Amino acid sequence: MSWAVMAGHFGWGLVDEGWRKGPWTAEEDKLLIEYVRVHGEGRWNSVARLAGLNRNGKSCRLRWVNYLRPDLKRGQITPHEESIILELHARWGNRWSTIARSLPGRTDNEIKNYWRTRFKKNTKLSPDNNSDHKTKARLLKRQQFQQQQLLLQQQQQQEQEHLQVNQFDMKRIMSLLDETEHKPSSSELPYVPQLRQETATAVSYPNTNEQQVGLFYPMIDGNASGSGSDSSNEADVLWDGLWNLDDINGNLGATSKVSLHNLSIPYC
DNA sequence: AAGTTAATCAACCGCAAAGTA
DNA sequence: ATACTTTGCGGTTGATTAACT
Repeated sequence: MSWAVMAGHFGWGLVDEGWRKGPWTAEEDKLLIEYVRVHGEGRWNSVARLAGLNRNGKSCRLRWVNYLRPDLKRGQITPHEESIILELHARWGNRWSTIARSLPGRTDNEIKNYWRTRFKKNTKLSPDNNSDHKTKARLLKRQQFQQQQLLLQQQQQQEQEHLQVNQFDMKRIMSLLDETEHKPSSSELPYVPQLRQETATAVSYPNTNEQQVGLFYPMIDGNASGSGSDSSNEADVLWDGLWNLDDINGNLGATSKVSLHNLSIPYC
């Protein structure tokens, strides 16, 4: 049974204001690929007219960007990619497109989905009123306490190094602030490998195998921040960085925001 | 084997920024 | 300068698949 027929059977391919919706058929994909081959990317709203597709521009663009683009990397996120995602998320927050720019062949949607599933997986460890869960929660709490002690120890050992790095970060933050002041638009800063190396070598950047990375998840506040409250602009990110510096030098874990940004401590 | 739950992913929506007439 | 259109982004939803009971 073809996709088109199935779509008919199950009510997919809903038509809203004249546009088709729902899963794409192979035929539609073909038309879109052909359109891009001939006309190039962009002008998505003319796709319907020029390609004979009954899809709106947004839908076409999304399909192309997230699925049909020839340079897309298929398959699982590698551990290396994961470490980059973690590091950049700690640095940028939910700026998926910015993060995606540093991972060739990966889409913002893919990274977002990846993060959210991992994120969710780890926050689900929180206890509820089930007794079995309570036992697990106690165990978890003890483990977390031990981990915290371990982290604290490591932090103390690395405090000197952190201070050096913080000085470096402060300089960088100030220069970025200068930059953003003079050049307000297009301030996206793609991932810069040498920067990571600098910070990594300075603070003995941790191995990013899944277990160790997982250690940090439970500290994250439950909700993925909404568009209104997240660090959605350059200055916010930078000031969050400053929050971090305060936190390292002063009290630990005072607020959820601080807890969240403890995440970035090993990385910057 | 059947039912339930969790994980994953494609696609949609609303909003805001950028571009254009 | 302004209104309108297009594009891009992040959040969310719903369908499908896998794992578990």
